[in-house]
Amino acid sequence: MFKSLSRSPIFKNIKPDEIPVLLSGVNYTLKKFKKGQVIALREEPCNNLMILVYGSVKGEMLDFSGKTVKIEDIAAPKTIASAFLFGTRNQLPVDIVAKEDVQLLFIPKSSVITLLKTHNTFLTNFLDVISDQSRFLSNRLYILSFKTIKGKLAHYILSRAKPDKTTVEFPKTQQELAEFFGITRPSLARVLGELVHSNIISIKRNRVNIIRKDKLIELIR
Amino acid sequence: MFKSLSRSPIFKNIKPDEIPVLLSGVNYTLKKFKKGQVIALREEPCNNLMILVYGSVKGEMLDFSGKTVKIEDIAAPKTIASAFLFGTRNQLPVDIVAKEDVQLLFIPKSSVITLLKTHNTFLTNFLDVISDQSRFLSNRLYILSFKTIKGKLAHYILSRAKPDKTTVEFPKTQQELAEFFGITRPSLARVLGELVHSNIISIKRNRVNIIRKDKLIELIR
DNA sequence: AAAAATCTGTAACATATGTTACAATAGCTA
DNA sequence: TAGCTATTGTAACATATGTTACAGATTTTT
Repeated sequence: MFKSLSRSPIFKNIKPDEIPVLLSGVNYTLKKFKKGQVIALREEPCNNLMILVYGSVKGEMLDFSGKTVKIEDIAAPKTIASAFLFGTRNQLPVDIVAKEDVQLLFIPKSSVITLLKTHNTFLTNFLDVISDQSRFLSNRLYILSFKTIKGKLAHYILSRAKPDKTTVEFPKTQQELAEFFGITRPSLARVLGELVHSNIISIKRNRVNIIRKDKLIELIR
Repeated sequence: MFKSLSRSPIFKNIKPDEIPVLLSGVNYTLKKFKKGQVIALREEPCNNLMILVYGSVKGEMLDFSGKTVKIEDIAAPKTIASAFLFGTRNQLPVDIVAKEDVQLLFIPKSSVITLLKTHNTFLTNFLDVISDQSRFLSNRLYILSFKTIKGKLAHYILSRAKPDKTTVEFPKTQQELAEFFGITRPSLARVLGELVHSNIISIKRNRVNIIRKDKLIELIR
């Protein structure tokens, strides 16, 4: 278990055998949940740092109409809701549901504060984790801020292209990419087709070759 | 100056005369910028916590095509880019430009770490600030995840309505609201008009009255 | 009180995207 | 290799939103 945890960003640069030492000073509990079980509810005050030991969970929002919207998937050994332990309203924005059987390490907020104060590396790791989360959200917002699909795509392709390479690989299927952009799959495929026909890019399966970088740049906004 | 700073979330619960004591142990610099001046550049490593003493700044992204996109406005006495001091790539995602004459307090990252370790209240304040930032971004992302304008609006109105009140006030002009939703102003006005004509809400200037809450709920998604 | 500026409501028209459906292709498994 | 499944390409049609323009309302300034 500690070996798995040591791969977690929150225990970065902390050796597996140091972790029990670190944890010995604080209260913590280990809990298991079966696939499908609700781990925490939206709006519930968030009083524990939750670290996935194994398994994966999803964050869902239940909106006013009772439908669920998937916000994010998180897999071991990452941390859940680290950004919601603190803040003026320390509530979860989502329901947390187990996607498979999971084990979680719960550390109460007060103990987290103790750890932050006593353990240097833990402090910077924790800050790094929340900051990375913020960066992730910023990026997603930026992508969504492009009004047209062409704009989103052009930005996405350009931002993935290494400085002097002209090929880019899509790391996901069109379906997933479309979800990432907040659009439908056929719409994405259509726009890709248009870019190919205008000779701006060429595509082979999930490999994109940039033919007219200048045109791509023009498309943004 | 310390009086102004004490109103900043990052110095919450710290008395104005305690602030100089707190700062005396660390390096810090005060800098002034004229309206329009660039304070920090995107991609630049972010090595200082920046706190606005007076004035306001905007965060802008310069995209590949050279156009700017406004991401956020920040006014004194708030903190700039607190979430980008840390993280695996501690770079600013935006350019920071002065919207008016401003004065900024710069505290280098190493000093911030010292403060976090030595000053309890500062630690929790800092965590609160970055956590609130995350919450703000999550919320914005959630709003944008609704595909239709009706959906965004319905969610927005419902989420602003106090539990047993039926009126909601828009805190911004239609123009600003439209920007917040990532749509155009006339489109927003049209949808508002449609909701009024279907007798779901009534509007007087910036006051919205909810007539059929059930219908509004149906509109989400 | 008049003038100016800003904000809001609305319309006609153009366009991008969603919807649905199906065929072609690639990748996997028996 | 054959057959199955997931992925991709494409089309016709419906619809939501953007664009542009203008007039009426409201607020602010003079």
